[in-house]
Amino acid sequence: MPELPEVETTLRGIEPSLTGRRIRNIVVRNPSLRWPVDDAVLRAEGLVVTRCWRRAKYLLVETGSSGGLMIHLGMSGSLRICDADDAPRKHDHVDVALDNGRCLRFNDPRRFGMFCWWEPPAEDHALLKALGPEPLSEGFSGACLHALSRKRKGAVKNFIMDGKIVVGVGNIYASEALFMSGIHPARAAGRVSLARYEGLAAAIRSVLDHAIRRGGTTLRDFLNSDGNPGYFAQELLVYDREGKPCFQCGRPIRRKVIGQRSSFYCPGCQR
DNA sequence: AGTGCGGCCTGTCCGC
DNA sequence: TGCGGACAGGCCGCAC
Repeated sequence: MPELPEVETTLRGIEPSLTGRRIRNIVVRNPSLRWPVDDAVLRAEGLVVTRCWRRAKYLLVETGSSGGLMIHLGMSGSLRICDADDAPRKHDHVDVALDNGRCLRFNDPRRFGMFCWWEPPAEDHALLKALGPEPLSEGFSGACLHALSRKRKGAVKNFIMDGKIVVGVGNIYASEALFMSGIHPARAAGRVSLARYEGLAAAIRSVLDHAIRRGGTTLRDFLNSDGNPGYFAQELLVYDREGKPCFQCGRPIRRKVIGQRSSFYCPGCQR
């Protein structure tokens, strides 16, 4: 379940191996991802990678002015750099073989991920067009959360997980940021004050930034690009801690399904 | 327009 | 010990 920090960590891990290299060929072993991997990805063959970047949880491998490859890790996807002739492991669905014998390999047991070709400008791509601001950018603030939430009756947790509002806040960090800012996850988004949204925005930035510095949080499936699990679940304050004492007040952490997803909160500290 | 939910998947874990 | 079923979760796309 890569969250934004895992995607950012993956980006930083693979970027040095890709930029400047020519793509020799693409091998699709299993095209059955969230959307079928189609032949358009073969357009990358023979092109030089000029830049690797990220928008929300989408990784973009850019090949000059022609466009590039777009990869989403979904729930269980991971990328690693290996030798192109290394024997593929289970669930290694796509290879991007490079001109130096190395290879970017996409693995995804649950196949919720995505691998496609994009045409410039990337920001006009259907999947990127409607996205809200990056949480670590200037364009994100408590004021914008407050402004966008007026009259919204849905739970604030669903609101901050909506990619049209702000990208990259997944289920784990949504619970964490709401705990850090003392807001009950089920509270109506429109009934959170500006001051509390300022606190929430700061908490979102803080929790994501911290996780990126730590190299990404993960629970089960994430492997960083070196193939090593990064496992920092012990640092989580509320997520997956049902029944355990709140670090702040000692009351048991509760679990509640909100928007079909498990949410964890402290009934004493969050209102 | 905002909101809720189905569906896509497999590995893991739990209870019998 | 083996087996089946529930569960996990990102996010699109549809229905209301």
